Amino acid sequence: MKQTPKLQCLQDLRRRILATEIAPGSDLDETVLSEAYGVSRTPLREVLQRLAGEGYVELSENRGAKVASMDLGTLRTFFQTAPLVYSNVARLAAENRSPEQLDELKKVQARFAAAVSANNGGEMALRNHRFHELIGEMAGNAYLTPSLNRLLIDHTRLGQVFYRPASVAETLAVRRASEQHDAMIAALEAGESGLMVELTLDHWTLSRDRMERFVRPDPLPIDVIQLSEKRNAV
Amino acid sequence: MKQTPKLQCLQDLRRRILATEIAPGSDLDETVLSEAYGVSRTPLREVLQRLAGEGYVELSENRGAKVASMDLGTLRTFFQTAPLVYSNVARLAAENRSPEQLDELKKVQARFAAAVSANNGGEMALRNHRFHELIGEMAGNAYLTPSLNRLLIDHTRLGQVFYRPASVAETLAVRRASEQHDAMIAALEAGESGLMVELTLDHWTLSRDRMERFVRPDPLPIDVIQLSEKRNAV
DNA sequence: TGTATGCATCTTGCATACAAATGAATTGCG
DNA sequence: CGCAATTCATTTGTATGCAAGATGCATACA
Repeated sequence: MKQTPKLQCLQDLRRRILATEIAPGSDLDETVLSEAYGVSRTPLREVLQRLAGEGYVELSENRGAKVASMDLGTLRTFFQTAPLVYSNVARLAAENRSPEQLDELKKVQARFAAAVSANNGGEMALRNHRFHELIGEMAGNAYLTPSLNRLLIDHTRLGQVFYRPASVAETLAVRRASEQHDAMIAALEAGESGLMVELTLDHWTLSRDRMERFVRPDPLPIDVIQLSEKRNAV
Repeated sequence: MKQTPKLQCLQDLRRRILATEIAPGSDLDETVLSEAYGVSRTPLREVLQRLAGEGYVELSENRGAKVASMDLGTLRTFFQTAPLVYSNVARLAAENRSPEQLDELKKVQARFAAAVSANNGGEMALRNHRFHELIGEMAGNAYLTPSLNRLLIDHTRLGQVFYRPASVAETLAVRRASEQHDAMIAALEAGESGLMVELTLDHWTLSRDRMERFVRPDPLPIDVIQLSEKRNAV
């Protein structure tokens, strides 16, 4: 596998978009990027076209590329669609996975677990992304895969916000997610599609609840003085 | 809407692939195509990249583009996935369609009906394609749309085989399909998502049965002499 | 006769130069 | 002073020429 600068550019842009290192909605300047990656504008444009096809960026005529945005409509659609696609892909993956794919999945999960131990948020998000991308590959369904991958892009980008475990509860949730990954590997290996679907929905619920709690946290105390008096009154 | 040669090239290639005018698996020569459409190779390559993103063609490194193939695995996956995506898109379309979209859908259906009357198979297939593509747009789900459109590409290409009503039964089936379109428009207009899903599944069943009957026709008579004797024995 | 290797040809990939389009600032006019 | 039109700078789109890789054939050898 030779590392042509074009391929590196493609992969690096994907990574940076997933990591929200480049923010959703940002404009991408062809000249700047082509100089940064040491390729001419022609291959760079091809990279952008490809990223557009994968759902990472959006192109508009005569106005260049920008990173796919995540507005409210997108979010609503995301929460509406994810369980449907995830669960169906899960079932197919359990039915069609190859031993080689399972091996790779285990490797990725090991790296994910390592990132969890190291408490490295960005790394966790990217390994998790690859984990679920691989399950998509296992499903071997050329029609569902593009949907899944688009969902995963936004899922990972959303995750960048909360895959930075500040509180103890968050840390526990991440560990739980990692355990679910292990269980999913076992289900895939055994070809138990029903169990795999169940685990996948649990996994989704965990992730969704964390997002929800991030978006809608416990409200701040309304009357600070009263609270402070209460404390002093002990 | 200006008709730049590049856009025309894109649309014409889409049409020709859907019409199986260019067969699945065919190699596409950049030089030949660029000369044919009067554009240089650079924009032509961008067109191919885009078509690859949409699922019309497949690109491979240093070996150019070829029309997306339709092997047995693809077909199996197609029949497995279509009802899931179609029905879910149908539900969303009934919930989200705009009046403008409904107007356009009616126009397309009028043209489809006209093609049915004229017994113009190719035209029927393309109008039908656009009809269902529009329902996808109505759904307004950026995650499911790519799946739907990929399914539709293969559905239309499969249809090219049997959208040429040879027998009376086929002609009736096409009329029936057209009536179902009308019913779907009514359901969409009324926002009756449940009904829309039902109609969509009926529509799918009709189409699937026709494909099945084409692939697995009544077997030829095994013993011709015996049959002929039977007939004479009357 | 079957297989391997080197060469010729053709196709794809990339870079650069140029053309067209967009957006912003400036200038002219009401 | 405000609005509008025009010009200029920046950015995107296209063409062409050249380089690199792949395919097929011919020739030589086992």
